[in-house]
Amino acid sequence: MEIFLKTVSALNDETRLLVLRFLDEYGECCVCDLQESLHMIQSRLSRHLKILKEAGFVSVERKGVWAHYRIRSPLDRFRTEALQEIRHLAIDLPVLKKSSQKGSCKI
Amino acid sequence: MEIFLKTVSALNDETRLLVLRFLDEYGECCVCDLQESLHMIQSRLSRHLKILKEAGFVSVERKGVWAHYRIRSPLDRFRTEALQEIRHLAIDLPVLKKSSQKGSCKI
DNA sequence: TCTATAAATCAATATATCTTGATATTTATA
DNA sequence: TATAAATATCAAGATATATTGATTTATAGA
Repeated sequence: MEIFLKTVSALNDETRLLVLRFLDEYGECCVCDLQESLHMIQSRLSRHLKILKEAGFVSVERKGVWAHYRIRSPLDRFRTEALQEIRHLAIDLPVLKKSSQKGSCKI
Repeated sequence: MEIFLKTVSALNDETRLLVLRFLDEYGECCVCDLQESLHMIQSRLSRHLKILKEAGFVSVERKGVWAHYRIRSPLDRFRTEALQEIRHLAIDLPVLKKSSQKGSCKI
């Protein structure tokens, strides 16, 4: 019960749906790239990534100072279906801005 | 986006999961049966049924003074998967109490 | 039309969640 | 070890959602 509620609770926020959709579209991203691309302040993004992680939607890998987030794989059936739904939402997806292109945050 | 958020938002509440599971198990019920069986006051139950209805999970049919709720059929893919998940949750399902057995609310 | 019952809605309060800015932690490097 | 950059966490206020009791609406029958 708790896990299911955590899962749907994670889906119940426009910001997190955008983050999920973005990671789904562009693949692994570090937090600073997400910050820049999605125009979110750091604490806000960090919070939502934590919620998505604890709900089993994303995984993190530390690479030096950077934290790289990606859609977790494999996803179970329900989360896969959820992601599939999110793919079809009318989300205005921002372009990916790589901080790496400005000299920092090289993946 | 709005519809998806409404859908997951409806799932994001322990009370509504119980109601869904209950209707899934016992089939069509009128509000007073749900009230008695689930030990919920009327306004609370009514509110949650409305949310479930507007999220596409249940349908209502008025029969005289009684409103009969049931799991909507057919459900789309995502809602079907959600219901499937709910079936496997560790929910302590109360027994169905038919008010009809006490002379009122005959289905 | 009056009354009673079932259900829906409303208003007030309580609880949870989101956002922001400030602070703390982690890691790499001088 | 001192500093800087990336990320995580915390505290406070704002917003949303849930619960309850009171009120309203809808329907059936006297």
